[in-house]
Amino acid sequence: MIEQKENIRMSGDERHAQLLHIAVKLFSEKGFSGTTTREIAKCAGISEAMVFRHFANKDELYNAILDHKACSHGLQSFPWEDEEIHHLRETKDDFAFFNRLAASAFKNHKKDIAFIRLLLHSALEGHELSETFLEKFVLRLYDFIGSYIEQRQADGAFRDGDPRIFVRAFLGMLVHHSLNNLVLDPKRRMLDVSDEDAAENFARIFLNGIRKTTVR
Amino acid sequence: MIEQKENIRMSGDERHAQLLHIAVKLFSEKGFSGTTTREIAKCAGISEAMVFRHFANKDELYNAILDHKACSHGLQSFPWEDEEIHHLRETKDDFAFFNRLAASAFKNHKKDIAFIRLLLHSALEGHELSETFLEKFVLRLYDFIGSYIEQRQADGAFRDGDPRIFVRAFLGMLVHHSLNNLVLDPKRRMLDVSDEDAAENFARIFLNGIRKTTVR
DNA sequence: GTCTATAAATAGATAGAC
DNA sequence: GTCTATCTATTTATAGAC
Repeated sequence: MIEQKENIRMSGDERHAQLLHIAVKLFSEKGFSGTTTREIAKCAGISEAMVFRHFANKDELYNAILDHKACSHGLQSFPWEDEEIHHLRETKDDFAFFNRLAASAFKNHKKDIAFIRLLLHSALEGHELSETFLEKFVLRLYDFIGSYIEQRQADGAFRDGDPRIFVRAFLGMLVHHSLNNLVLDPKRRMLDVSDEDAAENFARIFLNGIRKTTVR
Repeated sequence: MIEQKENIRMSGDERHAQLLHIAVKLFSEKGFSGTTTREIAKCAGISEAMVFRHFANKDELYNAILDHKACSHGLQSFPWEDEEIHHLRETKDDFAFFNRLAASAFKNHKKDIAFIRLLLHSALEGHELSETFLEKFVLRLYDFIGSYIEQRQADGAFRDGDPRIFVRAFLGMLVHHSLNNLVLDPKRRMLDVSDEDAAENFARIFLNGIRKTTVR
């Protein structure tokens, strides 16, 4: 449960933000139809009527979340805005580049489990959040990593092949690992390994997998 | 929508099976709480009362699905029961082994999208299906592939490292690819590639990634 | 901004006739 | 095996007082 504050009179904006926050949490945990407005109200420590004062109906509340989430973060930080990653890309330090990509992905995923769950729910329920996310984030990620791979292929460092398939292979390792740890197998029954080890291993496997010269 | 048969009097068993089938479809599309018994009844072309004649309540219907799904298929076919895969494993044909694993995974995933969606819903909603699946299928898969990798490490063919992390890397590529194609990005906006190409590429990347000698 | 009370709609579940 | 009718509980949503 979240806050559950009682008898605290908030300003309209505060209450609005609080409700959004609570709704994100609850929707991400139990999905849209699995969450009741009653619960949201109780969690905020106010009556249901107040919830409907802030949001005309449940759908509007959901849409407010989408706007908020899709714009304000995304998955928080974009790799292409990370200075170190940018630098590693420039200097063509292949291993450090992919290792850092993996490590920062894991860190961000862990920071925003609620968002990841929301995304999954959204994808399953066919809401727009997941599509917006693909467009605003994943598509660019493919470009960002894909163009680096292309570059290194031109350098003669990586072997030939569709860069986007390579990207999918790499992202697959990352996303699947986070999804396992955070959603599917939080008890770590399949595999319990530190994010650092995972990042290092994945970077090495991937790099050896697409590089012309093998490095150990 | 499914069948929507009308005025057809079925035997008890037929009706029972039909309801299960419809419920799987609807639950997998909209989740448990997102599906109403009314809808199920309408879809089957009978009254709600009939649904409750077959299943005491909604939960029981859900459990019946779990039993049915978790036991009778799983994800249908187990790789360790596939003759060809078994043979490739014996003969240590590394590339063919992993390639075939990938290809057969994609084929099975595609055949059972409903089950995959059900699994995701189940994981998000915290039902037991996903846990059962992990135990009955994924855990064994880790063992199956992991032990092969161990073997090949002992042979001196694969480099050192935790076999289970290697497995995660490989399964990551496969699962992520299917999840993208079947659930997250069915329109193939990120990447549109044939399963054959994907399987081949993933097997090659992975194998070069963990092998001592590079092969192209 | 907040409440209580309540309406309206929908969901799950049952009774009893055929 | 099937229906109609109905009941109850829950959920969404509104009214009106403070």
